[in-house]
This record gives sequence, structure tokens and C-alpha cells, in this order.
Amino acid sequence: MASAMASAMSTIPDGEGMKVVVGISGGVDSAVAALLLKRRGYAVSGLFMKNWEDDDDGEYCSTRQDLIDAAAACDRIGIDLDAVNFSREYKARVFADFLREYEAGRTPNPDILCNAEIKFRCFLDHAMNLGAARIATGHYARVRAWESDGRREYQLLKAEDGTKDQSYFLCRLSQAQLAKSLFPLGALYKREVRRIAAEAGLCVADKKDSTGICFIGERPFREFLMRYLPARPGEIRSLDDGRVLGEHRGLMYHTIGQRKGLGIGGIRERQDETGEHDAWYVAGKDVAANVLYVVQGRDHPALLKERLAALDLNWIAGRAPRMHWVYSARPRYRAPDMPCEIDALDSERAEIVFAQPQWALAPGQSVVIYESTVCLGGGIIA
RNA sequence: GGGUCGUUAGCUCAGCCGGUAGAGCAGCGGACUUUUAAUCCGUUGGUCGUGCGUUCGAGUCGCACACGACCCA
Repeated sequence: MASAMASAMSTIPDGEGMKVVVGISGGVDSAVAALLLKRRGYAVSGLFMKNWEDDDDGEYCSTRQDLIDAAAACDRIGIDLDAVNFSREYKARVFADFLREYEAGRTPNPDILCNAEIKFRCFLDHAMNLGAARIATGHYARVRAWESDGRREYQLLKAEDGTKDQSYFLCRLSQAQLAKSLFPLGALYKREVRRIAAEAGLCVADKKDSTGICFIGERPFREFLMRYLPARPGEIRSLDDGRVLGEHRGLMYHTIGQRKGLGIGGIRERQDETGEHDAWYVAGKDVAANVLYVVQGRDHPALLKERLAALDLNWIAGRAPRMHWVYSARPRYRAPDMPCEIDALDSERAEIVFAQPQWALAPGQSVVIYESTVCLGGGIIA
């Protein structure tokens, strides 16, 4: 499919020898990003980041293999690969916040902070020090530059492949960061990326997508958190009548809308017409009392809210969006963005009202505002 | 003391007139997914309270006992 490649190339500005450092993870996406830039005439070098070393010998550590794959891919592409270690920065600027949030009973999204603080700050600064003009990553997102009042402004756009769009994770970037960033995969579909990789003979063409917290990887979450935060067991109560229904092992192991892990079986009073029992979901937490509140049934009204307050705001354009304008918002990754408007707004707080009630809005998660395909930024759900 | 109803997988329950048990939930596994979840798919569990009896054969009938709930004294 040469056309996929051709159209992908056409969306990348001519490199003209510009020096770019590509963040190489050892997966397909970043490898293809580097490949495309190279073919487009950039002076490309790869940089592998190791930002987590708490359990280098653990069974879930895939960093070694990732580095091997990264080296093999870069060798095939014909670019140099260097490695850096931002573990200290990661702990201080991302992981510390992650733990604080969980302690406070919220559900953070560390990867969003990781992008703002590590990939597009530490990594970017490092690349600039190496003399690069730009950095690039394998994110599925696009950047558009345009002139406004004689000034150049950068917009973050959703990816062409809506199912892989990662603009959500980039919602905390700034103009300065976007100005230096390239996302070569923004116009491609995942299957095209894999095809390009296969045609180029990259060993990672069929490598499974990585999941889990970036740099830390996928692992049993409860056991992982347990290593860093004390588990305090407490009561599980019904939100409707306050009955104690069970015991939780720690509030931090549950998020709003969560079903798994409650261990609540059948309860006499609550059956539907057919006599069947509905599942229980987390509807709230009382951190002070260490009580987990649950409701029965996915459609329970307590799980639906049409309004939320967002704090710790970041607006990519550098200025706030408009009040009472038709936007859409994503209250969690891979949720479709839903029609909404901003109902109250100042420098540190935005009140967002959705056209339809949203299911299980979780404090700590990011809400990201879009105007059509443009990602405007967002904040943390209060 | 008498009576009624109940006792079936971890939980809540279904099993018509007898032919070696099922559903939801929970649990476990997988898919999806660069957060946590959700969702989807698959799946492990039971000497049917105990004993005796009727029957070719009992969770299903009879008797006794145990435990539980309720009612009457």
C-alpha cells in the first residue's frame, strides 16, 4: 500500500536536513515515526528513555527487551540510538504526584503528567541541548501551525485514526512544547503503521502494543500500589441505605464506576423482575471515614452526573476557551467526547456542563475539551 | 409447648407431575487499552442440612433429628 505511505509522507513537512530527535520506545509506533522522518529528509537520531528502575529484575520489567528492539529498529532504519535516564525526574515530577493523588482518594492519570513533564520537557530539553531543532514521538495526534495576528500559533489536533487518538494524553502541553514537536503518525491508521513497519523490515512490526503506565508497564495494580502506599481496610457501604455490605482492602484500590474487586455477591433485597442480581459499582469514597460507597446496577442515578468542576487547568493556546460555547469533552481516555459547555470559568477552575449526564466521572482523571478536532486543553476533575 | 415456612455453588436464589442440578452476582482467565476503570468473551466451584425409609431410581415423596425465620400460646 504505497498510497498510505505517500499520504503519510505528504503530511510531514519537508525535513531539509533539520535535526530531529525521536523518542524511541522499542515499539512499532516510534520506530515508524523515525522511519518516516528519515525518508522525509530529516536528520534523525533516536533516543531511548529509561525512566523507571524500581524493579529492574522483576517479572514485569520489559525494558531490556524494549531497548534491544529499539536498537534493532534503529539499526534497520539507519539512525543512531542513544539512551537517557530520567528516573529521578520521573519520580519527583510524576510518580510523587501519582502517589499523592491516590492517597487523597483520587484516580490520577500519570501518563498525562509524564508527557508534560518528562517526554515534552526533560526529553525535549535534552534534545535541544543535543542541537536538535525538533523532537518527535509515535503519538497518534497532529499539530497544526497557523498565523494569528501575525503570530504563529500551534494547535493540537486529534489523530486521523479516531480509535488510536492520543491527543487526550497530550492535553497538558503548551505552545512552546508543541512548537518543537512532530507527530509523524497523526495521519495514519494503526494498520498502516504496521504495514509500513513490515515493508521496511522492522522487527517490531508485529510487536504487541504496550499498555500500562508509561515506563512502568502493565502489572497487577493492587500489588504495585501496595508497595508504595499503606493499605487501610475499611467498610463498604450501600450509598442508598448505609448498610455495610463488605470490607475493602484500601480506598486507593477503587475508582468511581469500578465493579471488579468489591466481592459483593447477592443481596436479598435487591433483585430485578427476573429475580436476577445486578452488579455493584463504586459510587463514592469518604476518605476521612475510610468508607467506600457502592450502588447496585450500572444505571444507578448516583453514577450519572451532567456537571463537573475541573481544576489545575491547562489551555494549549495559552488562553482560556469561551464560556457557553459548543465544545465537547472527554472525561476519560477513549471515551467519546461529549457535547458540553463551560458554565463558569476563571484561572483555576472551570465548570463544565454536559448535554447528557456522564457515567462515573472520576476525580483525578483529566477532562479534555475539544472544539471539533482541536484539543483545547483541560483540567483535572475535582 | 404447638404450628407454618425455610435449609441447593463464596453470596442471593430457581429447580413443573421423582430419572444423578441451573441463573445472576462474586471469583478466575482472555480480548480491548500507553492511566485507573468500564465493556466484551470465556470459565472454576455443589456427595442439593443430617439420618433412615419408599422406589429400578429422590434435590424432588415419607418419617425423625438439627439449625434458622415467623406465628400462636
